[in-house]
Amino acid sequence: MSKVRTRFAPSPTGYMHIGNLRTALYEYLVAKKEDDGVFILRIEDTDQGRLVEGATDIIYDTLKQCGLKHDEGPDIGGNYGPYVQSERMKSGIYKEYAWKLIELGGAHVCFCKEEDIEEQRKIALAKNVSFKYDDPCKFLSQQEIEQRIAAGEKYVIRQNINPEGTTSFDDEVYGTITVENSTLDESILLKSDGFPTYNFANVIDDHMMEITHVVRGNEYLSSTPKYNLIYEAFGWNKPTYIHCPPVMKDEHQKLSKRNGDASFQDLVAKGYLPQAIINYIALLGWAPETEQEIYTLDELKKAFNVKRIGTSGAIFDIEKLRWMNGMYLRAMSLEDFTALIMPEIEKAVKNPVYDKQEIAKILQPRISILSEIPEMLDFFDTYPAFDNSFYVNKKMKTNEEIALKSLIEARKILSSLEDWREPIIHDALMNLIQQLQIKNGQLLFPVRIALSGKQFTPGGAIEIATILRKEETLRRIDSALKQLQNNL
RNA sequence: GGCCCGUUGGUGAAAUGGUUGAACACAUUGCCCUCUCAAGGCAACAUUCACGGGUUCAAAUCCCGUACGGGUCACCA
Repeated sequence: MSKVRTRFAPSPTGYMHIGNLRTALYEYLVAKKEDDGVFILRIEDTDQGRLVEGATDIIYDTLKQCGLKHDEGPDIGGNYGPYVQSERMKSGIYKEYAWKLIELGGAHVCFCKEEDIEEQRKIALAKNVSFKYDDPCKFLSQQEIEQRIAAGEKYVIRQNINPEGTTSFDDEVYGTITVENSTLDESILLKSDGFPTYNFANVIDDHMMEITHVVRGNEYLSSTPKYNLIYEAFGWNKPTYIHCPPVMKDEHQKLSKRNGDASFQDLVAKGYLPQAIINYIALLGWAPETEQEIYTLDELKKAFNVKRIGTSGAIFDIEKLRWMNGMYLRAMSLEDFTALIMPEIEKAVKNPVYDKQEIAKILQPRISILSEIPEMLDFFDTYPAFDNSFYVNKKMKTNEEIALKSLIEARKILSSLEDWREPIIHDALMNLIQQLQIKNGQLLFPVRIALSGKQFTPGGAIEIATILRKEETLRRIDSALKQLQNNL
């Protein structure tokens, strides 16, 4: 049994979209499930028109952030290079193999004009009739071909498909698929600019790089028989195919860059953790054997099993990602969490007096994504205007009158405190509650409202008071008292 | 339109002919906890597996048909 070798072969055309990332993940997992499996990165840049500058770096960054470390690739080399198709082309391999395929009867030279074929296709499409190009160049004499090429005429190399019989292949996910050869198009393998098409480069590269498992989206399901015909013409071994169901945005549309759907970069910018994203997308289209849902990459390597990849499209549910991201955030040690969100806190809270460590502590159980932070902390720097109706809470048994009394009492105690630390504040207020023989909420709820000016806050009255420090706490209580007195 | 693929709840999904009167998770709703909001705990939530036939003692699971959805039919990948 030879080593498992898989490859992630993206085109450098922009941000990394989620479906693509999931394919990379599965490719990585298929390889790394084995101790000696090899995961390869190959850049497919044969469409020179679609190249986007910097896109290759995005690919490297994404893989790195996700921990999908490749063993061979353009940046780290390997024994099967080069790993960029445009560089591979320089050695002339695609042309060489294309001509070899012609010799073997698997392809032919074609001089047809692109526009002419396009014309025919449009007519067929308009009539809603199936279109298959019947290439007259198939019957050109060897001599004529040579003459026309020598004369500098542009040509492409097109696959030959015998319309007799059927072609089958086994897919690990979808099972055996059989098609009539007569329904297969004779597609272009080598473009007139000398670059190979995906259809051809893929087969050549996968063979030369000794790829054992081809993992890709199921949009390739219908062209796979054509690739197999090429393998057969060359007499090469075919890889194991693993076609994955699409990642959908909703019932009808795939998740895609074109629709402006969130890319990996967008999600990270919104405050989702790469590990959480990886974990979540692993579950889109694949189901573990156990009920476990939270997985580290290492755990995924062990648990992953191609046989449990599904066949129907899975809708990307940002709500569940959000939940999972929260799980990751809460599972972190306070130190790690604090380090992670400190930049966000510093952006949201400028006043240097406030203890950012304490703020991190109250935030940890309350946020799901990092972008929620600013809105939660806005009341620290700016004491918002608020309505006295905030004090009314049926469950807490509070209203404006009770709030007024509570705030007066709380202010007295708090202003007498020399030492401003959480346990001290806590004991002082709790003693006061005992003395007054009231419910916790009747004192603490109004204090929290007075200190924050908000109905909902991260942390309770005592935690907020601790962070605000004595001076600001008293200032806000005074302000709140004045507002209450004026209105009563 | 031809060909290929798919169809279990709002979402991800389990189940691979019989302890299923369909797991588990997200979301939702309710309760508990509680100084708010969260977090945490508990509970509710598909008389039913797109629909119609068939096979079988027994079907979400096998077969056929229908409907609907997706993919593909590029000198894009």
